[in-house]
Order: sequence, then C-alpha cells, then structure tokens
Amino acid sequence: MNSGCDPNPAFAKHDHGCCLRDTLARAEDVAAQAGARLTPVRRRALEILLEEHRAMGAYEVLEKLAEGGFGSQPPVAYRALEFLVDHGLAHKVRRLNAFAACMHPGEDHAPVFLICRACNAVAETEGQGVRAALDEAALASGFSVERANIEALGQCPACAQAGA
Amino acid sequence: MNSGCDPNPAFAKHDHGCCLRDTLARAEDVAAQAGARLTPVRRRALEILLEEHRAMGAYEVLEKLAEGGFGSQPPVAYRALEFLVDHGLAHKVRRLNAFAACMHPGEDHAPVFLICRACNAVAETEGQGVRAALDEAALASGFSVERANIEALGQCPACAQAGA
DNA sequence: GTTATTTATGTTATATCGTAACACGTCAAG
DNA sequence: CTTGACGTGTTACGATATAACATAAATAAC
Repeated sequence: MNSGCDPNPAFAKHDHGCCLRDTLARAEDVAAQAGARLTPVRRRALEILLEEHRAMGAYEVLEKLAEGGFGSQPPVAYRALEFLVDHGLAHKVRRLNAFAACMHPGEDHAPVFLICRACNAVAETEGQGVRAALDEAALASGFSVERANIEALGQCPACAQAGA
Repeated sequence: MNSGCDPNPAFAKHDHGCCLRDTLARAEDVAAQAGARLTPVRRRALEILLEEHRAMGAYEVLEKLAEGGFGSQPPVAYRALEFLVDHGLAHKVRRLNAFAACMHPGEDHAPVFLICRACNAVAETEGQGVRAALDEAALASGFSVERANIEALGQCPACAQAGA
C-alpha cells in the first residue's frame, strides 16, 4: 500500500520527497478509481499542499497556482480545493480556515487534526476510535453522523520539549 | 444543579422558557464565580443565543444587539461573543462560522456539536468519551490536547423519520 | 467525424466573516 | 483627583468565500 516509506508520521521527521511522491501517486489512483478527472489545476493544487506539507489558506494556494500559469481569481483555488476535499484527497481544517492534503487517500480513515498552538504545525492522524466514540455519543441523541470534523489545539512534542 | 427542568435534551422537545432561565441563571453564577463582569451587552448577547436556541452568526447577533440599543458595528458582537466563549458560556461552531450558547455552563464538559444537514438544527451534546478517545489518539503522536472542536454533520432524528 | 451535451476554467463582482486601531467613558486603587 | 485598567463605541480595513456569467475543453450521441 505504500512504496517503502512511512506515510505521514505526525510531527516526526520523515523522507518528505518520498512521502510526497507516494501520497500523490496514491491520490492519482484514488481519482482514477473514482472516475474523477484530476485535471492540471486540481493536480497542481494537490501538489502544492503536499509540497508544503502543511495547512494552507485558499488564497495562499491560489497565489502558487497563479505562479504556475493558472487563473488568479479566488474561484480557481476554491473549486480545485473543493474537488480535492469532495474526493477525499484533501481536508479542510476549519479552525484555521485552511486546507491540507490527505495523508491517507483512499484508505477509509477518520482524520483528526492536531494543531500546535506554539509552532502552528498541523498533523493529520488516525481517529477511528474517536469517530466510533462520536458515533456512539450521537446515537444517544438519535443522530446519525455522516461527516465529522475533529480538531485539537494543543502542544506538539517538539514544542513540549522546548518548554511550554 | 438544575431547577427542575431537563437541560439541553438534544433535538428533543423541552420547556424552552425553563431551559432558558435555568441556563442563563447558571451562566450568571459561573461568571460571578470567575470574577468576570457579565455586562449588559454580554448578558444580552447570551440571552439572544439562548432565546433562539440555535447557532447564530456574529452579524445576526449584532443585529439583535443593535435593536436593543447597543452598538451596531461588528466588534460589538465579536467582543461580546469572544467573552462568552472565553468564559465557557458559549461555543463557536466552526463548521457554521456561528456561535451557540453553552448548555452546560460550569459543568466541565466536552461539547460535541451535531448539525443536521437537512434542517440545519444544531445540538450540543456531551462528549467525554469522544474527548477521551481524542486524547488517546493524540498521545500516540506525543501531542497534548488543550482544546478540541468536535463537530458532526448528519441527520437529526426528526429528519431521519421524515425520510432521507 | 461532426454535433450536442456536459464538465471545467476563467473572469468580474460582491457577499460574508473577522479584526486593527483609536476615542471616549467608567470605575476602582492609590 | 488622578492614574490605570477595562469596557464600549466608532471608522476603516483585511480575510475568507461565493454568485453569475462567458469561454473552452472533454465526452457522448449520432
């Protein structure tokens, strides 16, 4: 399922070139499987998110798209990002009004975002357990969950070590 | 801890006049305990959220504040809402860019928001279990959670009954 | 292969959400 | 009674997001 490199080790150092290529390749598979057209703008938007490996605002993505010769008006970025989110290739981090490439495309996962208040790093981690607990809590009110946003603000390991 | 009426039965019918008075009274206690000044604008902002018993945008709250003779510019609403959020008297529902009165002021709870995609109703429910699962998931990455946003989009009981 | 239909891209313009900075007023501490 | 902290109000602006429409590209229908 991956090409020999550890995908998305939250907050840990990793071979990013490898992480990038691997995740992008898997994202392309996912899009192909779904019959979705990963057009140049969309692909480039995903690359931008992957290259920076962080959460980025739509306007920031837009700027980089424009540098690549694509349109320079907001809908260009918002539409590409919407496509990526709809197809599970990126996530929206609501706390930051920002977008981040999905680190587990196609894997049926429950993303949880960990946001460091000190260094602003954002990591996506796996939250099947959290999601299960959420489904259960919702069920108590007769509510059925379709999509969830689970985001935590706190301190990442590096900043904890460096002192609060 | 409550004055004889069921507080916050998510999505269920309830005596709202009672729910309002009870929650507002408890909020005032909380503010007093904390030495926080629940000034007229702040109190009125909380009342507005409680009266409508739903998530409201800042500009919507602002409009109602202005009707009551308070200032009519955005910072008036944003500051009052910020105060309420900081003191645990209201929550921000990030998915909606909106605010909702806290239904459990002072109770040390883990709010979870259930948002019906059909009727837009929003309910706050208790998520200690979800929060515990989140803490655990974060810990696996060495991350310590300070604040969390947990929001679910789905279908409320009434809309489920009415047909998808 | 040409035409019809859908899907995608780009644009202008505008809506919505949120904050910085400053003036004035109140109130308690010294 | 003055100082300093806090609260309220204002103007002005910044940041985020979408509606509506024109053009172009891809796909489907024939």
